Amino acid sequence: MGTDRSFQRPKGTRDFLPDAMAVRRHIECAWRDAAIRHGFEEIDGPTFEHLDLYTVKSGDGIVSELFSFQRSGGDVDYALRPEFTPTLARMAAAQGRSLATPTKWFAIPDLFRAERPQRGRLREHRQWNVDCLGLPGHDGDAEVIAVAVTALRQLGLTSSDVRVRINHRGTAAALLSALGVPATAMDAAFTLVDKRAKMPSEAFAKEAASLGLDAAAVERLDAMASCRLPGEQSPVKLATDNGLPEEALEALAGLSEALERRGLLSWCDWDPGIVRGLAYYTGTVWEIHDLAGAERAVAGGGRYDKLVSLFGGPEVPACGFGMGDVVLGLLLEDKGLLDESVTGGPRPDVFIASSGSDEAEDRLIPLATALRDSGLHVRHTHKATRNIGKQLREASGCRARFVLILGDELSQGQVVLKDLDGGTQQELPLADVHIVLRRTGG
RNA sequence: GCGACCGUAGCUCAGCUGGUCAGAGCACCUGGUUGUGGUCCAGGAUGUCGCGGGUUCGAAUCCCGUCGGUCGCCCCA
Repeated sequence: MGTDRSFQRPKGTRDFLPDAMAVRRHIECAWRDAAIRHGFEEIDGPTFEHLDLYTVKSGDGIVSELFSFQRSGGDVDYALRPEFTPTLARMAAAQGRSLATPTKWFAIPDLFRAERPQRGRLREHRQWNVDCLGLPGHDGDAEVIAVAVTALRQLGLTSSDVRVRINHRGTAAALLSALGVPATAMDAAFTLVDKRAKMPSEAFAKEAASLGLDAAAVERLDAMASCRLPGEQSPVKLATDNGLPEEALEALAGLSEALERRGLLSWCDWDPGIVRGLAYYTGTVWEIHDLAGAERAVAGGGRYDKLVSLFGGPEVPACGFGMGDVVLGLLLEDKGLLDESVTGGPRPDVFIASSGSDEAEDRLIPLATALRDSGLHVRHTHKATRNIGKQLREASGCRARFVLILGDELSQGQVVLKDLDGGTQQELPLADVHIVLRRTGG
């Protein structure tokens, strides 16, 4: 026997048994297809970076949320990547002036964070990152939103399952300023707006007042932070509804046109409550949530024109987003979009059953080999039984499309091909099996 | 870093005012059916009741600790 030790998987990590792995492949295929169809190219970087790469932007406070380490005997600090954006910025900066315009890249990295796991947030997860460098206008923003929506649609979600909630840092600042928020309190105001949904009104009012707003302005801020307009309506309405200057909404009006041309407005809402972390966003900010807002954000993105220069590269306009596999998986599960056709993985084209006669046994493996060489997914039992009923049961259990029975007919060069979905079967010459299976879409 | 709840068969769970308390369903295996599946019938195997300690004549049950899980808070890239 083995040792008496048992091993547990580290906290916040996952094992991917075949069902879970099939779901992961399903999601990643949708991601990759959507990005490639929009002209993005796949990249990746190292799984760990110098710790500095993360602290330079976010400060030392982030260190406690990172998995960091040193090489045994070394003195250089490393960290498992908690996000992909710094790696991307580093890679782009290293290209310097030879960076193509635009540069459209995507990646599907494994990311790590040292926090305690909770619903939708694990210590290790995969996140789809899509970035568009070099396009300053609304078309860049609209295009990356289009990529995200394309993937979600391919996974079976609709515009009544998920919403793209869009805001703009500039217009948000203008609206807050018009309400009387002083420039010095702008960051605090963003944070407050971001937290509005999770706060009781009194607490919100109290904090808003501490930003220097009078009672009337607090009420208008509350109204603004919690109002949301369907994408088909003009975002300018956000200003007129709140008694604020229309010019403040120019940026969103432009984005609205770019989204309209792509047929995306029905997926979107204008939402002044979307702020995102204060990190590096400079313009458009958006998140994708389930309609009820019951789960965490499925995706988050926006424009960050200073990013590449922050990491020592040229000043280049940039926008993009990240979408994690954990919340997305929960959402697909919630919506019943992960049935057996997904979790079961690829269906076998044919299951070969042998009656156990010497001739059938001699034919079995060479036939399986030949069919596999021709590109088919072929299975047969590994059990000792040659009971046809048991083999059919196993074939059905693994969702095979056809069963090929090697039996007494073999002496006349014939085999039986049974369609498991339809229940019909036919006898045909062994030599024709390849042709028939390929014709039926195997 | 803080808080709440939970750990019994492969899975979902019942049992929990301490005393037939080692249980059910599903899944699995065997047979009914030596060449026709997803149904049905009959039978079968399965556990350190998370781990360690304490209280007790006696602990799955009560207490403490610990590990793990879930969900919040903080944070959110």
